[in-house]
Amino acid sequence: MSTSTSPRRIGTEDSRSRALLLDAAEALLLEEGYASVTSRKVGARAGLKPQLVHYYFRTMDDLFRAVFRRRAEENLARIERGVEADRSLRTIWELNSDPRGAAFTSEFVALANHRKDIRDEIATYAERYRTAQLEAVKHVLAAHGIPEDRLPPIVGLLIMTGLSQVMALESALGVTSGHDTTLAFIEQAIDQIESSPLADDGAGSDGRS
Amino acid sequence: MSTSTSPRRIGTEDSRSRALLLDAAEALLLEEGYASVTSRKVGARAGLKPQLVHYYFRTMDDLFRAVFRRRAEENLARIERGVEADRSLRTIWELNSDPRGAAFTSEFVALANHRKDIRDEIATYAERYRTAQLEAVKHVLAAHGIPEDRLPPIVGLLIMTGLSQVMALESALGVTSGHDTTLAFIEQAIDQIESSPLADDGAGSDGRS
DNA sequence: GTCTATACTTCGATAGAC
DNA sequence: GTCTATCGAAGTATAGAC
Repeated sequence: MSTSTSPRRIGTEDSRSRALLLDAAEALLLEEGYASVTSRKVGARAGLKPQLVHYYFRTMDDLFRAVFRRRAEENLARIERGVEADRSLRTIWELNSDPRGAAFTSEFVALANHRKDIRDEIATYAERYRTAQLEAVKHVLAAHGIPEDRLPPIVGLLIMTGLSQVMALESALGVTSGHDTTLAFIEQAIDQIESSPLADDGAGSDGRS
Repeated sequence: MSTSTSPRRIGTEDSRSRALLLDAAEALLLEEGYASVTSRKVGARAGLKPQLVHYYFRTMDDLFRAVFRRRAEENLARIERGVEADRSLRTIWELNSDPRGAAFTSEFVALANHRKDIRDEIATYAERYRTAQLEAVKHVLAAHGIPEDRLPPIVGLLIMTGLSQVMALESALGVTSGHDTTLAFIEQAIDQIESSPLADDGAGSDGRS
């Protein structure tokens, strides 16, 4: 079977060359976009022959998936650890605001547009990512007495995700007007929620809904 | 001398072939991503020779910019018209929620990552887009008596932009859990704001928050 | 003004040498 | 198990024919 679907080929998982190629591919992806991640450029950047890409990763798609998976797995672990250690909206906000993650994401989203295998890979991680964060948001909002119909946890999470994403994206374009105002507003909103009494009425400024 | 900057070429602006190439490029971009927009594929899709791409658009970058500009100009006009005719948050929300626009945007954002000319082009439109919408949001919030420190217009706009973008992006991946809840929430929030008494109306509204 | 013939570069991928 | 020699297809772009 291994010989039927793959007539030749091999490449061990813990090879030094393999790691170099992964690093090179990731760097190229972030710096120049996925269109620049070619076997030749990756090889050159890694100081290796381009053909090695096809030895360690059969196709370029395999390479992309490996690059994505490696970083996604790490990010997911970071989220899960952060959220476990400190269930706060601020932590979630900060984890989502990492600009490096934003560039990474936007490249892969574009890639996912026309490569089904990659789309599936990303979708899987997106779900896991979402689940981990949603759990924490639910916990925080409940603990601070904010009822679901006032602010459904998924809505709060999507607002934070959307805001950090759109600001990261605009920053990359050099468009940043209003970002500081928005940042201040969100942080204040988070403070307000998280400084409210635990498991008590939300109280304060606004009772209507 | 007289033809010093353009040693050869130039195709006219109103050529039929030129329009066919633009259409083909845009379709390819949306369907398969920017990496699939090659002179050969664009030519084939337009039913023309690939070399014509370089006749009507000197480089591939020029082609991308033309594709972007055509659609961006149209979208901008749509926004400005919509916003002029009906200054409401709902209109802005709906204009931003067009899924076609989202796919278009995400491709170009990825492209902008490593092509400066395109980045500049997008940034310019992003600013104009932002300005037009912000004006309307300011107007609506002020009219309904919502003070800046309660919800700064730019924050409201970025929240709407971020939400519609993140949901469009997730939909493309096939991840849609929580979207209906969020959609309902936002629409309800918009209704709530827009059904509040008008500040400039005869009625004595002091714009409570 | 419009399009074709063609150059030359780079691509992904495989077969086979160590 | 690791890497090199090499292929055919596809990429952008130009020079020149109609």
